[in-house]
Amino acid sequence: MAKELAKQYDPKNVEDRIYDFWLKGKYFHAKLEEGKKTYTIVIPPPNITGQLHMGHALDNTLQDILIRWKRMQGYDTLWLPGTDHASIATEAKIVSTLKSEGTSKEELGREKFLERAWEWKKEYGGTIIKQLKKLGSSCDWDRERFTLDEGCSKAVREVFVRLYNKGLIYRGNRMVNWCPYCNTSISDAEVEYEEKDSNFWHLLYTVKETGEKLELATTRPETMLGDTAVAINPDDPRYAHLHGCHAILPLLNKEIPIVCDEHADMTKGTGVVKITPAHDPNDFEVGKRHNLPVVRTFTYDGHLTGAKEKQEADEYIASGKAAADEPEVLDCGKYAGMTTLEARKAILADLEAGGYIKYIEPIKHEVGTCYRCHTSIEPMVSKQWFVKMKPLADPAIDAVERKETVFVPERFTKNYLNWMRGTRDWCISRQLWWGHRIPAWYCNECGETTVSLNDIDCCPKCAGKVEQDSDTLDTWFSSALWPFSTLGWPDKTPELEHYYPTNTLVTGYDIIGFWVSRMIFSALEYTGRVPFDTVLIHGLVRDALGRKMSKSLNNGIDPLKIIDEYGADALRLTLATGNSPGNDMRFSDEKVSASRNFANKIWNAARFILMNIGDEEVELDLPSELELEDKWVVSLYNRLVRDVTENLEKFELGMAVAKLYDFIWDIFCDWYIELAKIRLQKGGEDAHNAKRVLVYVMSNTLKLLHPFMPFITEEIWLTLPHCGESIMISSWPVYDASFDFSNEETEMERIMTCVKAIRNRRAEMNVAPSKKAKVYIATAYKDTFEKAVVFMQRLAGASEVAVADSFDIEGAVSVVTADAKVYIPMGELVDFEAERARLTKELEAVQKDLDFANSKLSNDNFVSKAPANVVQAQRDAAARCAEKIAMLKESIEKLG
RNA sequence: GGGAGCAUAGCUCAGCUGGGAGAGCACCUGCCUUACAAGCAGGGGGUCACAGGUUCGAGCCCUGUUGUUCCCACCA
Repeated sequence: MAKELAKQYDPKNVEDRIYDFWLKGKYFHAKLEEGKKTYTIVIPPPNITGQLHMGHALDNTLQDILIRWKRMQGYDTLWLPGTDHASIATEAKIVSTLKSEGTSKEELGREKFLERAWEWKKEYGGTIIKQLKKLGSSCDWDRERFTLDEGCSKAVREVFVRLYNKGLIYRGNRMVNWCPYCNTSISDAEVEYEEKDSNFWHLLYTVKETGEKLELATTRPETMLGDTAVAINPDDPRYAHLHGCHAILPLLNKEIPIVCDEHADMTKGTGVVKITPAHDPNDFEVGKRHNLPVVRTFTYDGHLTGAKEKQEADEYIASGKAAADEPEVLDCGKYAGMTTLEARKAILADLEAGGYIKYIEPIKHEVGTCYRCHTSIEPMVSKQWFVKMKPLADPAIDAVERKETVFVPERFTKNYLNWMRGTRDWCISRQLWWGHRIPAWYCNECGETTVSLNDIDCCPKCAGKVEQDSDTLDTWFSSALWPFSTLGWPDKTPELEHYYPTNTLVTGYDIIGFWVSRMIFSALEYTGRVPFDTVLIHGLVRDALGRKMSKSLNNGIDPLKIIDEYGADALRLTLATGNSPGNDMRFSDEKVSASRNFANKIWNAARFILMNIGDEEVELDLPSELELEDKWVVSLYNRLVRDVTENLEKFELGMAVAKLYDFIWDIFCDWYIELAKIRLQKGGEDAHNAKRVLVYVMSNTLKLLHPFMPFITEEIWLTLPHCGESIMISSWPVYDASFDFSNEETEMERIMTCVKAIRNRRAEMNVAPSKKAKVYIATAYKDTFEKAVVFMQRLAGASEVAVADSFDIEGAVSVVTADAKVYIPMGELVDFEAERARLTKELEAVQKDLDFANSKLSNDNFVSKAPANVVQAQRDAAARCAEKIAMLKESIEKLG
């Protein structure tokens, strides 16, 4: 801070410089200190494709607040940063780049493609890290990790092999969600449902044995070629005569069985359902129960299968290498090669022509879509790798029920438990190249599958040639290991020993299922412990109109732009303020501007103090002689220390910062600095003591504020008299019972009430602030108000002040508080009629208060049942009202 | 279909285990009182969604209703 301070705080002159200063000091670096309590946070790794958005800004602001606070409290803190390789998103980006270059990933080949991907990562993967630094994040950058780096990859392979050997990872033909656009399977968690307009097509299938027409409805007529049965409910009397009969599949003229299955719901539609085991999850289950053939009619990129696909499948099955449940493939003939949408049209046209459509019923339908590209997903039978969930989910449910990990706010526990209880086996293979390749090798000779920690060249069984599975793992498979893989697991590193389990995980409620739950069951399985004790959940940052920020709406607000315009501290304050855990918040420029104004307020308070200090040496502790106002402000500061600390402990960050805001602005600036000016102007010992209190309260309050607004607090703290290198490694203030001055607080409140009442009166009467007047204070608290004479002069426009038990003054304006009656003779300004009206109105108001208090006190139930302190408070209130009424009556009488 | 959140000043939101409602912004009035006009002083503005209930006492607890947002679910 230069000697001559600018009137306005300019973050641009401060933030980058301070951040470099912190980096040089290595203050972010976790030092593995023996015997110290640790506090650890692992960052939710942002995607390397990502740009910092408001969600990141909120998430990381909260983490930085916690980590800075704990660091100041003396914990050995580690905030471990890193990024996620984001398989689908990154691969999509590279693929589209290749496309614009006129080539494709297939043309390039796997190896070259991966080279490109790593190049891309090198060039752009660091962007978001730089942006996090702009925000002030105090991560231990020396320990930055990447989900695809050597250590994380080692952990991934270790886990895969362990689970496989335990029988918890298996490969099989199962119903998966296939995204035809991304060209890969995705997990259940990655499917989002969107309501779309659609139809029920009511079709007629003929029963072979009876010739009757069986009506059934479908939303996906294009799958009918793969029908291998029609189901009816075994208890449905309407169709009892059809048990054991067959239906003729239209267009193909194929005979398929009519099976009895509970899946057919008698209450829905006609109670008849077509069964397409290869392309519908329910039908797949029905098919298994009745041993129905599984006939695939779609290719994996969303077209109908033809002769080529059929031949490939037939050969594969004939080779003997295929599993017993390998699906058949149909040559769809004239429909082959069509997209599913084209096929729908063509098939419907043919059904129509053949008279197979009874009618069409328009409906709204929840359609599964890919969470990345929002293409409608195709349920499809496909050979994939799965994690068996039940054995992993059960301990993860127990641990949370035993509160080994708690969710803040608590209601998200339910969210988690529901997810965990309902989860089905996790499809972990992806038909992508960018990611952890599945460590499974298949023998070309004997068909043996080998899963291995180390790459292998030949089959351990027959020494034949092997080929590695070409698929990669779901991105979330590696992020599930993040809290321990980043600390060195499976090796027993000092970091793992020291910092694991971690403490707080900060994230949005939108990825509890994707990520939080998977970290919990993974950690329990591999480390035997929960990965963190607390999950702090925050909501979404929405735009000013309450809409989700999204690319399609183009309503995203760029945090970097906000930082550029208002400063990182202002952005952080905005995000921390009024943000109660788990609730969404709206973001608007007005809010940031209010935060910026607060930063400026602090800046100017510091400027004022520094201006007064000049070259004077000011001690860092409080003087032994404290004046009334000193004790008052110290007492309030001390309570602030306690409250803010308590709020932080309960993760009530918004409440903590609100209290700091109020104290700094309303108490310290608006009152204490104004009062201190009196002594500062006097000079000498008085002034010096005032400076000591100013410095003490200011620099300690800055410490409390530092986690929220790190840059400006550091800049000012270093400029004020201080001890130590940096505020961020200074010690967090501690509540001190000897700083409780409740008598002085009460005295100051009496004085402040009186000052406010006088100001109010003067404002109502339009008295110019420059016009001073003598003030007579009649009060039972003479000692208090005698101490306040100079305050009245400074703050209440008093020229002289007289204090006595009572005065006999006529023709004056009177101001009545519960503690004092003030006369201000302002002859020509007094309008007696208006004065009487005003006093009468006030009297009525106080009388109403008194009546209210009395009505409570006369209620026996209240007096006997309410707690004593509450009853006493009512008595006190009644007494105050009575005093005030007496004084008001006297004033009115005096007016004549 | 199941579950959850929200409903408080014109706007955005606080309000901890129940003791006569707060902030920021906006609005109105007066001030360049030399730390700050990104400021100071003062002011107006609320049937705490609705209806019941528990209680001496309800914004807060219980039940129901309405509106709204979100999550989960295979509704052919």
